Amino acid sequence: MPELPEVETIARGLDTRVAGDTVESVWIGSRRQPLKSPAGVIARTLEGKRIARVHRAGKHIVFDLEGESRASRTLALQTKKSKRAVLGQTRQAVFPHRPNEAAQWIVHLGMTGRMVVCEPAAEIAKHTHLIAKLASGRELRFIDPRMFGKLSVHAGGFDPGGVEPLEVSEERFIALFRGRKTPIKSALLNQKLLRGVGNIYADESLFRAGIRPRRRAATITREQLGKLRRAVREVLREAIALGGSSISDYVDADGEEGFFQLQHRVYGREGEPCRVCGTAIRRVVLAGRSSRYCSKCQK
DNA sequence: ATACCGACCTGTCAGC
DNA sequence: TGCTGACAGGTCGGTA
Repeated sequence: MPELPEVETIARGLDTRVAGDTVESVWIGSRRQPLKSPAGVIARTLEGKRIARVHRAGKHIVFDLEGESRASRTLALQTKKSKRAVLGQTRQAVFPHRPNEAAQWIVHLGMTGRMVVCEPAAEIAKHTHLIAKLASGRELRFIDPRMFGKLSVHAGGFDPGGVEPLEVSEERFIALFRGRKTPIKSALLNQKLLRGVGNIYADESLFRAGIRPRRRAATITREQLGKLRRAVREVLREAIALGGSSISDYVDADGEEGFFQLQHRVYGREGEPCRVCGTAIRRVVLAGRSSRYCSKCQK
């Protein structure tokens, strides 16, 4: 479901609604998949923590947490009790992971993940995998039918790799792609290079830059790469302004749909006429993903 | 290094 | 009405 503009929209909505709130308790379902950190570690890390801020890194939602988690408080109590036994040693030396150290909760929505803030009385949707009860009385819920989403917690700074497409300089952008033999579409989807661009926005950016998805990155001139960078930024900015693209069931944290799908020029339009030249939009499969393009406007 | 492919899952929709 | 297959916003690991 979510690429950079959708995740940005969701993260902003969550920041507005839950920043400053505190996680009181966490329920995690017993289904197998969508965890990268063990369930107990996630629950213990979240419980008792204050959500300082919610933001986005690539396609990840990042919850900045602060304060002592329940697990840390337990450790602190044990520390006091055992102080006499470890005379002369500091608490930090005994427990090197300092209880007050900031933590981050990372949510990747995969294809179908959703994060909703609701009242406890709200019906629990099918495929709800996590419920966090907040001090304000509301609940933060993670729902994901296909279970491609991932939840994890990190003690230090989370680094998803890659560079942010809305921040990358022209020189850096060109350097990322110059000389690669891979098709430019595959390179755009590679999160280790640019982070946040997915299938929709890769196709839309390539259309605006006039480049076919199969073009080898190495055959693209510096000038064309500059144009591609501007196209990527333009597409992402416009999509964020419209709240992302709602294809089937995407909604943001407030349950609102996005409207960028109305601006799509190639994605989901195979067989329909190009909005610029009228040629039928083609569909090819590249690296297992559908790619749409106009054979006249894109070379 | 780089490419393609299937796997991971459930849901929906078109076609028969 | 119900079955089957294709397809879906994403990533990962194996293999040539």
